[in-house]
Amino acid sequence: MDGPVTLRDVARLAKVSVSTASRALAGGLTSRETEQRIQRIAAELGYRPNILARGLKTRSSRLIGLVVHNLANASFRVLAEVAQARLRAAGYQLLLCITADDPAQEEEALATLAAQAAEGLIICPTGQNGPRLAALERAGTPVTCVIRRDESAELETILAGDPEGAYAGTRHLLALGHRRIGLIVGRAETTSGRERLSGYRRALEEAGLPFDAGLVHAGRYEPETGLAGCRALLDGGERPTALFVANHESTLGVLRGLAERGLLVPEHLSLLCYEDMPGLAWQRPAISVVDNGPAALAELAVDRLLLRLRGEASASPAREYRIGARLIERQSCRPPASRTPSLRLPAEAR
Amino acid sequence: MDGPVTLRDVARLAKVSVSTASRALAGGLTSRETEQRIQRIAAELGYRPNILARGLKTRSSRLIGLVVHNLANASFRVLAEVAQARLRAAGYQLLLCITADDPAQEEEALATLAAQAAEGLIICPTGQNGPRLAALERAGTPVTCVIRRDESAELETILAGDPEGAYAGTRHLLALGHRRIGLIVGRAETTSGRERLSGYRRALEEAGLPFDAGLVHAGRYEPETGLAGCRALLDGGERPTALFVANHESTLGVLRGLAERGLLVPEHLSLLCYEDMPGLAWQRPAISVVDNGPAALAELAVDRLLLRLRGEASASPAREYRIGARLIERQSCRPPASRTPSLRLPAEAR
DNA sequence: CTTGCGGTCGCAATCGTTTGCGGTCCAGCA
DNA sequence: TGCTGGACCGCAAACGATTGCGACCGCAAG
Repeated sequence: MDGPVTLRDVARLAKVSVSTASRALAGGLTSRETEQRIQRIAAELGYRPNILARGLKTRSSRLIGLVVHNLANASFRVLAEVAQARLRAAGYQLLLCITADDPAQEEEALATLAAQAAEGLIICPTGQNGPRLAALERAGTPVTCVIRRDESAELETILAGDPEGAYAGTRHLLALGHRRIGLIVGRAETTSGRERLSGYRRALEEAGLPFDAGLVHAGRYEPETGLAGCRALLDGGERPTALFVANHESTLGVLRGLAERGLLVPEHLSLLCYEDMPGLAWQRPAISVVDNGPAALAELAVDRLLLRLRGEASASPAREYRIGARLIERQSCRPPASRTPSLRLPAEAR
Repeated sequence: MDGPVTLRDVARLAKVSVSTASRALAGGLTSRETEQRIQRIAAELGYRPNILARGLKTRSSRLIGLVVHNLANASFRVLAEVAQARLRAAGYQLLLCITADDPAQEEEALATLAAQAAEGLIICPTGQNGPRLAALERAGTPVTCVIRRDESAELETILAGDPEGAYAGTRHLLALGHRRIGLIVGRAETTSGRERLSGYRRALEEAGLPFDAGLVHAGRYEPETGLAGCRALLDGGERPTALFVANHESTLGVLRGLAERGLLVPEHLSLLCYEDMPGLAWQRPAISVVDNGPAALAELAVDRLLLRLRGEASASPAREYRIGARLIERQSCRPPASRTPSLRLPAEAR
């Protein structure tokens, strides 16, 4: 009983060679009876193959890297939870790397993941290490990007349905009669920031409303942005009747900003947020959101990765997928209090 | 340029044997000049040692398992983030396992971690797999438990300062003049649930106040518990003047419960929570909390684990550590509105 | 000149597993 | 009985690194 039991031990006890034992455990390569006998013995001994030795030989580590910016963001958190569960069920383990959206940290993470012989990668890229990711992909390590696109490389990518989501959200507010809709959004460097802004603009255009840059406040994904956005958007001249907050980090700041100004939701101002998280449903009033579906996104990312790991994916490279967003109406939006007549919207376009 | 560059490639280019190359890279085992020359060549080639091969020989995988119940809880989330950063800096990678507080999933996670030859473990145990953890420890894999104690095994454990934290929190409310303090707390099966309750009781006893079981509502770590707690504690006869909510999941439910009843914090009711999280500071009013210091807890867990991995830890087995909790006063607590005179508290005891 | 010694380096074994290749054995058929 | 073929199984070589041991070299001391 010294250390873990190896294949040699199993073979010795079964009075066969190591290779036979190996084949018996693999299955189908020996006679029925020896196969069953050896499997029984292995089970009795509690044999567990040494993954390092196997990996050395077969160049497989059963390790998948997950590279995200943080775990505070609900989308990343859900991604990690779902990916972990699904991959474990498929016999893989998850190596967690956190980059803080910093290209240098991302590069280091990629290097160590390569050294660890990770077999696949799910990553929300910073956008600065595209070549490196492409190299991994060429070297046979499937890489699936999520949430953000890396413009500098052609990689399979799974994005949220941000243009449609922001469009649907804006449209919802328009349909309620709002005409001045403030937007607090992520910066244009990010895929989501750009796309959510574009969805907002498209909905406005369709409704025949002019785009007013003074109604848009862009900033980082943090509560302070929401607070600053409140100041910029609410303390000016003509105040918007609705606020569309396009990420949940900023939402916290907005809630405080509104409270500080004594503004009630939805009586004085309608509030719609992007990205659902537990806190929002529990607010009073419960905040309506555009749910970007992080769980579905994670599921698809894992599905695609597993398919490619098994070599079953179609040869078509670098497809891009979208996860549909959907509006969850709760209690934070209602028609504006003012005399503005309800807007007649044109039929939905695509 | 086929596949990754191995030690052989380096050695060949440097015109030395593989063993010399290995020693040169390890450092201090060859002459100064060859050492530098080979290290230069290795760098130029972009050599990265194959961790699997190294691990096979040295029985080290540079992998640390992190086993937690989920990532939604702020303490677990911070634990994961901090552990990831610290361990990566120390040359380790983090294998993430999520158990949902389910002993069966925990057991499976432990089995796969053992197979992956994880070198160490940071785990928040369910309490049902103590023997297995002890076996790992005996087999030379250091195990550090966090947040919860596993009663069925003697393991190094790092706990939050829950008895003191709950004591300090309750005392704070008492000092403000509250006498009827409602407590919403985790169930007694959990270390933290038990200990926070005990801290609360001790503070009450010291103040000479009777313990009233009708003021305590215990439940799972989820928002619904807070909502139910509101119903149980606020809709009864004599209403408490302060609420101490001993976990942040329940806090969400409490906030809604208070809003539904039209109760203002802190005007009608003081509110104190346990475990800080971003949302609480951004509430209006900002919620006072007892911060259980998850970052410090994670730091210590990593420190202890690294020490033991390097074999530098003292031989004394199964020490238990506590992370001091501290009160963060924000704006959700004030003296009760009623005529209750301020309470003269006895000097703080331990 | 020989011997001893410290400093370098190469040989080869080793970690545990997989796998190509060849050998053995037996059944079946002529 | 002899031959063929297929089913099983064992030998040994990998995978890429680490490491004990011994060979070799040069230099100083005897």
